[in-house]
Amino acid sequence: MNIGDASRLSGVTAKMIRYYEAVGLIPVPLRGANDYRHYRPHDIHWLRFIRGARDLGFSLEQTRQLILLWQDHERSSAEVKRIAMDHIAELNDKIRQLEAMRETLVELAENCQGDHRPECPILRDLAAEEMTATNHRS
Amino acid sequence: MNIGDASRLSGVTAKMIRYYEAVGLIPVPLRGANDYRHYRPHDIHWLRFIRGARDLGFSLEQTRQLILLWQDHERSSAEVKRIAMDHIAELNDKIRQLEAMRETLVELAENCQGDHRPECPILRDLAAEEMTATNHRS
DNA sequence: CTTGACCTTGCCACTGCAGCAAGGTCTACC
DNA sequence: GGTAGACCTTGCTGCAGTGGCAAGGTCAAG
Repeated sequence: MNIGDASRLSGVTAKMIRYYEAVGLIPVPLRGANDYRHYRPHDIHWLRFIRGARDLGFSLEQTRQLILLWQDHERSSAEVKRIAMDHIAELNDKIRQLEAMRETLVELAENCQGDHRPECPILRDLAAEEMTATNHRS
Repeated sequence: MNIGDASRLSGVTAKMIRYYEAVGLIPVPLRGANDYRHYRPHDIHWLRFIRGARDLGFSLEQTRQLILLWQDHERSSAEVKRIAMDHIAELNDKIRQLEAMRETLVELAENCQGDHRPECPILRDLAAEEMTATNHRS
């Protein structure tokens, strides 16, 4: 199985497969006489695992930890859960930030006529001295 | 007023002020004999506007558009509102994606004992053949 | 023998910054 | 006059996670 087949079967682009290899997220694959990377079903499984973790929004670093635990049959589920709970907290933070932005923006947009005239509370608010409540820089 | 003062007054780091200048988001400031950038109250206003837009999650490109409209006294509020509505839609998309991840993850975590034993539905799910429902790659 | 579909490596671009280096300058104090 | 330290200058590197492009090697079919 070459990289193209592995890509199709795993749903990870060839580019990303090479990248994951370069950053040590997947084991270095065997090479054929033509120097092509050679993958086996086991590797597809590995790639799908990564894809699943990425789809859940885990960073590459978190994914790396999850792989280590996945491979370690002596692991404790508590460790896995901790990573997951940390990530849930991150997701909650981000969601709250985005929601705060949305709320502010929706309010401003509701008061904007959206017609041919220049008057607009959105620009007025941005040009105001005080800061907004969002503060996602903190 | 030097860049440090402008930074303190606007809440934008000196680094970022130079960056915004480099990418053409703010006008090139005058320079003193010592080659230091020189800012006036008007520039502080400009920087605060940018900060406000960024705090609401607008991209630099969107911010650039907003600045153009802000400066244009012939603008129509409809144009401003369109940018804002587009951004609200982007925020909603992102929020939905993050929420979907969170829901999946919460479910998995709830079924994980989180003890010393290795059995864990999180890893089991990631290792499963099928894909998750999140699909934030689409 | 050519076409074209695949593979290889490597480097650049993007967003939105942060950090670090190596220098110039200004202010204040001794 | 000298020196300390706070400021300014430019420019380079890095980060995540890709996408894109270039310039080449390879393989199978026609």
